Amino acid sequence: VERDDPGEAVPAVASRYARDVAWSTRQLADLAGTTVKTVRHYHRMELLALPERTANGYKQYQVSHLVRLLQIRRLTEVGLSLAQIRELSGPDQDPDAAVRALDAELEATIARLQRVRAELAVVIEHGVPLDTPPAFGTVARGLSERDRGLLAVLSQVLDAGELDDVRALMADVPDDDEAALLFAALPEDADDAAIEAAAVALAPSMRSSTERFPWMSDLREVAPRGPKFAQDAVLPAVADLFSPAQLQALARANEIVRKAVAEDG
Amino acid sequence: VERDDPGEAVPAVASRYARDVAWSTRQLADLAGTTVKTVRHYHRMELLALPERTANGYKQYQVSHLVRLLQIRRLTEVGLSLAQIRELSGPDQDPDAAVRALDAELEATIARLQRVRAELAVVIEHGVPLDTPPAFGTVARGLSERDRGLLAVLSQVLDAGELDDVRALMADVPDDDEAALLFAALPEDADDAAIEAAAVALAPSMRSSTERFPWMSDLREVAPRGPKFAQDAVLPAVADLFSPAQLQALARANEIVRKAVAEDG
DNA sequence: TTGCTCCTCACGTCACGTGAGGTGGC
DNA sequence: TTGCTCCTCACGTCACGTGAGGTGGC
Repeated sequence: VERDDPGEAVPAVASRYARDVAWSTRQLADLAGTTVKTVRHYHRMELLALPERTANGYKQYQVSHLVRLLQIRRLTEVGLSLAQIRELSGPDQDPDAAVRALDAELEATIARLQRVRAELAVVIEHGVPLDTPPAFGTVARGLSERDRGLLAVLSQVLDAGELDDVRALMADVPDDDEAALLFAALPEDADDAAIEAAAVALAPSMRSSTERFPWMSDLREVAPRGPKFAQDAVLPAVADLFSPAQLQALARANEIVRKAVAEDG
Repeated sequence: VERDDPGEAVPAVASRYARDVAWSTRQLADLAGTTVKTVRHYHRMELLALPERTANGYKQYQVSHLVRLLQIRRLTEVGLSLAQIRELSGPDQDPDAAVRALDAELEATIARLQRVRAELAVVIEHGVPLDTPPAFGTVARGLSERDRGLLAVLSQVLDAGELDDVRALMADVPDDDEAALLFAALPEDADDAAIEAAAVALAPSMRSSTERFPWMSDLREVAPRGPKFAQDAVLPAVADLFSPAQLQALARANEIVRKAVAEDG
């Protein structure tokens, strides 16, 4: 196509323009802002009619193909699948309902992505690992992989409200909490005296915790997916993530608390 | 696993709990809130280590598998691909940079989806077809498929600013505009007199349009993808979407406008 | 002749899902 | 015995992309 007299407006030129343009696949793809692979894909999917061919087999696209291709591109951009686009040409369903369904889908997707972004912001702000369970993003700094593993399991078992109680407790424990340090440092082969010392140290905060959040005395009762599910998940996780000495210390501290509560009550 | 004394807290139970639980694939999947197919997929992708087996070949998962599975799930939920998750275990790159890249991606995706939602809102409000080019959603009501095809091609060729000029012109044309109706009704075999009549009727608004938006006298000059691209796309589209009689009327109206402008100037 | 374009066909990608065909446990 | 679960393997899905292998046009 030669450039015409620049003083001449488009309609004047168009009236003399060859009616049957013949675009190649590449030209068609360029005009529509897409790729030749995409054009061929739409042929295979029978979304786009095959054009005439030249003697050597080259495809010759017309304006109708460009318009259809642009239509398909537009519909995929708003979120329709190719199958849905094919159906649109068929028995005409309520187009308004289709649009509303699309919109609702987009709304849900956006909400989900925004939640993820909020979680990423917490991850950045508090410098915690990316795989930190979202409920503990603000308090997980400095936790070991094992601790985070336990929190991940807990996150599967408890509701948001209970998870927030756990988070609140964790936020109240200072980094240099003596009982926590003693517990964490308990060696695998700790003797009974060491275990007892850790338990005694742990007991007071354990007592105040269960007084503040009574559900913590048996989390099976508040597990939304059922007590069996909670027990099957949390017991092994706790048993696996703490050493036997630590588990003994926990059990012993628990005993101390129960005795103390019974005496005070 | 039997339900233990309900008065006993979790740590106490855990200390007596068998250290090596053995979950089946289904149990593991349930605990992680996913499917057995997903678990097996992660094995094939070598993201999740294969557990021990029983004599009959059944897999026996441990807590470590659950924790790893939860980690993978968490990372896919924030948008990492499985390949990226595998890389995370490898040479540790800057994790903060990875998070920021993820966040930027999410931000762009959300922005795109919100643009689409805004376009859908226009589609619903103005009752136009879903494939209407977004720039013309507010004025495309009642347009023929051919007209919308032309607008789709134009949308590929012009910038947002020029498209908005076109939209503004269309908004100003009342539904019962005489010249427009005359032009639209021009029969295929219209005689010269009918064509001339349509041209004369069109001329005034055509003149005021080019005076208001001078670029319209030759849109090749403002086409962001170049004059050749604009001409190759728009000329055939115009030539194809209007009848020869209509094209003649457009060309003639253009001539009238040019003559009038020359006389007045 | 050279480089560029066009064509078809088969297979790859991504994160799984589906289904076949067979075995083990209660 | 019946129904339920487990296993592997191969192929399907979605919207294309990649690459091979070959031909045509300037």
